[in-house]
Amino acid sequence: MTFSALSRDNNFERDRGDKVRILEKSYNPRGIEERWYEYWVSKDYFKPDPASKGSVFSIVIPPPNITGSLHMGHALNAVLQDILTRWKRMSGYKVLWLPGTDHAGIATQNVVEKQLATEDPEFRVAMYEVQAKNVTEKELPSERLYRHKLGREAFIERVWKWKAEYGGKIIHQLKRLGASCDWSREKFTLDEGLSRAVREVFVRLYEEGLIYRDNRLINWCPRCHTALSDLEVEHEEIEGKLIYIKYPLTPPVPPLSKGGYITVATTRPETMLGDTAVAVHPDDSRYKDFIGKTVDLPLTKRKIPIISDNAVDPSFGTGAVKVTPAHDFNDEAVAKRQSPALEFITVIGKDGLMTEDAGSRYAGMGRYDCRRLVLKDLKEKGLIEKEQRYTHTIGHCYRCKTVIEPLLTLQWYVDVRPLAKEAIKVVKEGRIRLIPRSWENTYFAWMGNIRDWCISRQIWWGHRIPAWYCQKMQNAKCKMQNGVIVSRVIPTICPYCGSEELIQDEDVLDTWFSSALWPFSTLGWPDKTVDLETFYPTTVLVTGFDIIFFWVARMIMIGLKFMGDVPFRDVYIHALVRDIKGQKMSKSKGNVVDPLTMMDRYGTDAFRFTLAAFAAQGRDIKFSEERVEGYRHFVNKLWNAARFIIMNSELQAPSSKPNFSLLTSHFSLPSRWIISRLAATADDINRALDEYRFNDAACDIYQFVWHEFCDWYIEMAKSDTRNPELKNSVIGCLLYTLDASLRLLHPFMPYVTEEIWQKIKSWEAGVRGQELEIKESIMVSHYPRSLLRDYQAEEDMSYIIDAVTGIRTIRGELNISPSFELNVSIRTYSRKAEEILRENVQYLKRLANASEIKIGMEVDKPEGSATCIKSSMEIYVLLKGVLNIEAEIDRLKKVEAEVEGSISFLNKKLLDEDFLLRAPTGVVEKEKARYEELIRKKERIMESIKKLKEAGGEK
RNA sequence: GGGCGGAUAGCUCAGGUGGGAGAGCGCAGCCCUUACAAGGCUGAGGUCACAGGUUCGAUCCCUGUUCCGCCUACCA
Repeated sequence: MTFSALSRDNNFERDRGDKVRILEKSYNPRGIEERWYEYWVSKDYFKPDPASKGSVFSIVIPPPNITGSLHMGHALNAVLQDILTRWKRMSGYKVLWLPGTDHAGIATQNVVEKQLATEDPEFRVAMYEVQAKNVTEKELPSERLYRHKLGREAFIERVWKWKAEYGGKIIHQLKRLGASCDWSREKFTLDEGLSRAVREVFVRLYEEGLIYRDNRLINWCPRCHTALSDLEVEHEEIEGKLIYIKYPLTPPVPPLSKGGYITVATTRPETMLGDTAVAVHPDDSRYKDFIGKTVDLPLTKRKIPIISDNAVDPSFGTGAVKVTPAHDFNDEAVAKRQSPALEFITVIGKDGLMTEDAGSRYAGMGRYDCRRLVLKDLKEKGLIEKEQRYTHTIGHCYRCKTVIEPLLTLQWYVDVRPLAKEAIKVVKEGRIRLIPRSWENTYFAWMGNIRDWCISRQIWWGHRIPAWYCQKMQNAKCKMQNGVIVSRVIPTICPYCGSEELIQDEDVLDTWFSSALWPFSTLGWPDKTVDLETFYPTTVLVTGFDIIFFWVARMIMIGLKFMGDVPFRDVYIHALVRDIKGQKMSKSKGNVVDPLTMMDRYGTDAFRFTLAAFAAQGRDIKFSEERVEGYRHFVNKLWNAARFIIMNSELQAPSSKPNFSLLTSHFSLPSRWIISRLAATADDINRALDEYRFNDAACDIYQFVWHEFCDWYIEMAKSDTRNPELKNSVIGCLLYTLDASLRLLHPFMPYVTEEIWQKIKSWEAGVRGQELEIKESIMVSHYPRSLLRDYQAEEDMSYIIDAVTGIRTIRGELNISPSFELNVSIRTYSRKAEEILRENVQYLKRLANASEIKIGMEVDKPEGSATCIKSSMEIYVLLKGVLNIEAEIDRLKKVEAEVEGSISFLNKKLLDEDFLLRAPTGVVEKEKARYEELIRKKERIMESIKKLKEAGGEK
């Protein structure tokens, strides 16, 4: 790219003298961001060469769902990863940030089903009626119907089409954020390579007996029409009713009216139709005689036994529980403990409708309609004893929020306990670090009592389970033992009977199954690729805590099992982004802040910096737009600092070629100071990023750029640029510090830093008479690190800062206009201070707007002057005739009172023998020195007050 | 029921190993000083939730209490 491209945007212009100027007074990100991003990509900066030298730093992105649209969580996640990768890349590492997306089985299928539904005229009519006649949405035909109308193959094709059209949205949004991912390695969980990895893992786990199939209760979503794992169920507190139902004992025992019944309490009366027992505690004296008897289950013709089980809590309800093995996890366990085991009667089907087994009166009804009818029927028979308000938790589908129904079905499971054992070990041994560490407890707790993972889903979009069944099994012609062929490739004939009639399992795998392989499947596994060799294990995983169990835990288990090594060394767990009130952002609450809006409004850099500054460990982020605005000001400040430096540099004719070499220049004290402060800042930032303290790093650079570089150094440099002796070194130092600041800032604010950096490089080239063209890039320059401190300069500079702020304090507190030139006397406490101030008096004059400054250890307080006392000097501002003596005395008295307070505090401390005896000598010495200083300060103040009073008295 | 985290300036939050608490925004005063008014300078504002304990000394470590979040669990 050459200069002609640059001049098109409105921030830069080239004038006739071949010079580039920044014209705009404020930074306008429009146009700039896209342009640099394209440039970086075109230069392959995001793409590591596995063969190159350097230590490896690798991250795999938590793959966003293809249905996703960038939200705050993604933005935070991506920005933190980008800060790390850009920082490491600039620090000389071989960096891979591997991007990709997740096929998101249920979510994607739901989206496409909805789309299909709205395309169907019948559905539209129904929808219209819902809106026009205000009938409930439940009367809409199920969206699932439309997928079945289409058929499996056509539907899958349709989803791929949808993906091609909309699936790349979030990737574009990530690019907009500036994410420096290697797009040439982008992966999708349903890619052929990754699918092969999925089959390989499934087959191996099956062969080792860690994957098996079983018929038991699972969480079923009647809306999504699939099984869910325990994790995919969200528990929510609901205010419901606890209903007490009388179950009549089977005659000939006493009739109902004479107490011949047993009362059970339930929140789900409709499930009574599937009851196969009533359970009581074996030691419950109230029910001792009931055990072994039967009751006539109301509304049915069945007799069910009264049994005993230790799990029954005698203090809850009536102490007697109805047992519905096919619709309640507790009851399932009870049923299986009995011998013989209790019967399972499924009365609610896969659509949430009552089955034939519920009886002809109820069959085909919705479960909630049925609940109402059952209650009505029971009431009519006089079997409702009472109703009680009761809050309890109910499971909901995490995708569609429908109430979960426990259902007895045949599903595939992973026996995760053996894997979990290893996964616990690696964290205990520190081979994987969770950061912040407090998450380790949560991790251990969950891993410790982990339950088998249900991995089959009754949907179409996903990895088909690599299992086949011989058709002849069904007519018993095939003798295959467990009835299933699990294979890496599609089998053509049954190995047992030779039949070619094989059908594949209809189910697909849980989306999280393929996610669990992400750190190595994306690098080419099961092949032994160079990428896998180079980048596995990855260095760090950056993720939110909401998917620790879904994803992180499973990656650790599977990674260890198949790679024999951890998938990552560090797991940095960041917070959730909430709204300003601390509430979760959600569409229904209407409190969602859109990252794209933020970027449009304030620029990507300001937005990124805000996220980094907010990312304190262990605390949720309450996002505030005001903060973004604040950091936009910071971007602008940086922009203007650059503008000033370039404009000042241009004051010199290009032919004079300023000397930028730091080593050969004569240095002013402020120059030495700012370079030392830069070194300190670079150190702090590197250390903070090393420990994932993003907010500290952001804060450090902000503080340095604004308050040290701009407020002090640039202000002081203003006079130096006109001084022929200092001009070259000061301009060199300004440019050097700006350049280093840009590099320090680049991982946080990639765009504006590149824009300015390019501008400087072009300008420098122009000065040297070279063609103005785009230099390489700031993103492949070196990150500042291990620079030398100049402690002497920092100490010396403190005298100047003390003097200037002292004068300003007097000016400010006495409300003296900044334009009023002051006459100042400074009495220093040391020769050193005197010397430094004398040498640098021009800075004092400029920064404090003083025309005359008297400096020395022997300087006296002039009559009619205001006083400010610092630890190394006393400052007097002459205000003869102007000074309000009363006000000045008041001001000094206030200071004195403060000093007095500190003195008495320290006095008490220093009289305390225990303190003198037990505190470390260093601390005691420090306190003593402080005490003496305060005493001296107090004396000076009192002297000043005395003089003022004398002067006032003369009047 | 179990577990985790939070309570610091009017607001939002920082405060690696205990030694009289900081920032940003907001507020008040003075300023358009030729980079930036999206700016500069100055200032006000805090019994660090409450009660005990350890210590010479506690915002920080320990115990308890109160009020908020969150995660997790098969009491019908």
